[in-house]
Formats: sequence, structure tokens, C-alpha cells
Amino acid sequence: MSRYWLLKTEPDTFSIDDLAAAPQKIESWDGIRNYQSRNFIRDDLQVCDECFIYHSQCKQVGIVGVATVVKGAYPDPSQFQTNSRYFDIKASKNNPRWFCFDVKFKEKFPHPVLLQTIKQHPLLDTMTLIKQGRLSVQAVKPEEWQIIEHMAKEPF
DNA sequence: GCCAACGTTGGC
DNA sequence: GCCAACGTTGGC
Repeated sequence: MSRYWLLKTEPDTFSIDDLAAAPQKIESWDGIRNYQSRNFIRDDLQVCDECFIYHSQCKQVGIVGVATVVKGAYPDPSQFQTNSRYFDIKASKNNPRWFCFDVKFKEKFPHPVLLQTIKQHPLLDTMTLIKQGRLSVQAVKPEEWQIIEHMAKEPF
């Protein structure tokens, strides 16, 4: 059974439109440098899992669409690149510290499900997104997923 | 751009 | 292994 995730991104750096415009609509989700997120990627995330794409640090903060995992965890190449902002001197090829994965664009919602709307929903205010601010890859419960997908397709 | 929250680092 | 200092995230 596939799982559900939420992936944060800053649209000024990489937005859902960038993902939709990528070759084959596939992009490597790299640069995750948080141990809890790393463990999710390495241990739990699998091909065919579905991911909400969340835009942070922008005018319209919220969930903007869906991507599908097309390749599971593999060592994040940027940890070995000395010129990368994600370079990690303590990582080695034999013992990689950070992992990435590949996602494919699935859909962009007709309108985003805004953070403020999520906060107001009695069944969503316990989401990891609300409870634990600083987690760039996080699990979404099936019931939370259903509610948000439904909200994304309702008219205002 | 401010600043609160919280994850990470490192001295002891 | 505690915990203060530090750095980063991310909403506003």
C-alpha cells in the first residue's frame, strides 16, 4: 500500500510549475538536510507513493498539487560536490549521510489549499505540518490526504 | 525583514 | 549525555 507525503519547497527556488516543466516531468528531490526527513526518505518512502507539493516562504503558502515517487532513496549526489551548497564533508560514498529520490508531476490543483485554511479545519489542525514546523519531508495520514484533495477541487 | 520556534553542534 | 549557544526555517 502506498503512503502519502508532503514535500516543502520554496517556489522562488523550485515550484510545482518547474516540476511540470522538467524533462519527462521528473525531478530529483535533493538537498534534504534534516535527519527526520532523511529517515523517512531512506526507510519508508517507496515508488508509487504520492506527495503533496507545498509552497513555503511565498505569498500563497499552501499545498498546490501532487507528485508521484518514481524512484526510491539513493545517495544524494550533492553531498559529495564540494561546490554545492549541500556539500557535506562528513559524508562519504561508502557511508552516505543524505538521500534523495525522484518524483514525477501528477497534477496542479485548480486552487491551492492554503495553510490558513488547513489551520482552520478541525480534522487538519493536528497535521504534522501544523504541529511540527520545520520538517521538509513529512508523512500525511490517508484521512488528511482525502480531506485536502477534496478541498482542492471544491469551488471557493 | 523580523523574529519565534526548533533542530543541530559542541564543550563539558 | 546534558544543555547552552548557534543557525536555519518559515509564517507573518
